[in-house]
Amino acid sequence: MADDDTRTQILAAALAILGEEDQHALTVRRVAARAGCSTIGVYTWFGSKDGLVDAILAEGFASFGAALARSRSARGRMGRMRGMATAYRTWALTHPAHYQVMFGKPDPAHIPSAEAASAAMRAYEELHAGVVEAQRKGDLGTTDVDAVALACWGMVHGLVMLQLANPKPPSLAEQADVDSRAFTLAVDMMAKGLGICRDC
Amino acid sequence: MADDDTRTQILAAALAILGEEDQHALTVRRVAARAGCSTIGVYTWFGSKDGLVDAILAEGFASFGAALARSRSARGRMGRMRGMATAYRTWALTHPAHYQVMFGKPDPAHIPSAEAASAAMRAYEELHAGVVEAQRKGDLGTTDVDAVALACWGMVHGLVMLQLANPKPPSLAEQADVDSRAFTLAVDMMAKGLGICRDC
DNA sequence: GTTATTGGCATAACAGTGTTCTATGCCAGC
DNA sequence: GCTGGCATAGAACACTGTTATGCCAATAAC
Repeated sequence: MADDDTRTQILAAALAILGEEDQHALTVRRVAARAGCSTIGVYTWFGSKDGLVDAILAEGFASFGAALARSRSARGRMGRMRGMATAYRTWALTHPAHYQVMFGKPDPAHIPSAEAASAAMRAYEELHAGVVEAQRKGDLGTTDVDAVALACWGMVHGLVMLQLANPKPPSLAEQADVDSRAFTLAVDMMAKGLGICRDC
Repeated sequence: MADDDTRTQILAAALAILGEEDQHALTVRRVAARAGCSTIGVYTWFGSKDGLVDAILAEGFASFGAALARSRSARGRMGRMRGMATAYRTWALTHPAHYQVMFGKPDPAHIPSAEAASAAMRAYEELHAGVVEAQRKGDLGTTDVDAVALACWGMVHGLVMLQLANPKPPSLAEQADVDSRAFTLAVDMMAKGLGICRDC
């Protein structure tokens, strides 16, 4: 329907702003101006700014989850671990503002919509399935699959967030590739510790 | 001097708000009201809200760095690694809003003051020194000390941020201790991967 | 064909934010 | 008592998310 036209344009404008600027640039007035309507359009079609953010979350988690899913086809346990970790990091670094909206600290008053939550759930399932698969095919050294999944998630998330927020001291910040080196090292060390790879 | 009284009270009010509430509650008007002065007090003594944030950063990194320094006295390489990781996490979980201000994504327009930057530097030096010490006393499996330090930092930071922002799916969120389990596991796996501990 | 209703939208306004202008009050030095 | 300088309060600025009001076009009802 052409009726959804305004809605589509508003969401596209919001994603475009996140693609080009910081998440702080995501204001109702700027989104509306870019979509070619007044601020009221956001409230007509999304209810509130939080409603618009929910749509952004759903869109982001769908794209993010798909990227993780593609990476699971890599060969070998180590290949899959490296593949998923790299896919996670690549998506985050390619969509920095979008990633911040998805995983940064939200306003405590904002309760995500069911749609956004289930999209996030599906993305997490990709990560979880990767860990379950690793455990089934080999020995993880532990049966606490939830903790392993969260540990891997946290490790990659932390390195990504440090790179995006960049609070590093000058001695580190001036090394252009220190983030990549730390990431490769962390994934390898974690794989070694988990028994996925004994001598990588 | 009693002249610094207002400044002290404003900073104390800001820290009190961060101790009790979310970082979003840190507004100039609320800080001023709690300090018993008008908003202009913040501008007289700190120049801007960013100036106040700089003072908060300096205070936070000093306390945070001291906590890390204390943890380095633990015995054994593994004890020190566990000790520092736990001290890091404990400080963050004890000062959640303060930690978010220190390590969350800042407004890109805000350039930290020299004082805040050097306080952050000193805190990072504690982490860095711990890694250098581990390398000197044993074999880390790599000579890239910067990457190891960043990898360890990222791992702990990521798990802390996930716990603070709590974007976890219900299946994880309802396990009260999954964050602790993942943290312990991650530190042990990392230590194993780094060759600090071969069978922990 | 005329009228009523609905729905999408713009304008303008609200309270809140960081910030600043103007004016006041206070105190030290004369 | 006066003067000068400085910390301060009150009001206002531009910005934020949000909403009450009213307009207008399309549709429904008679």
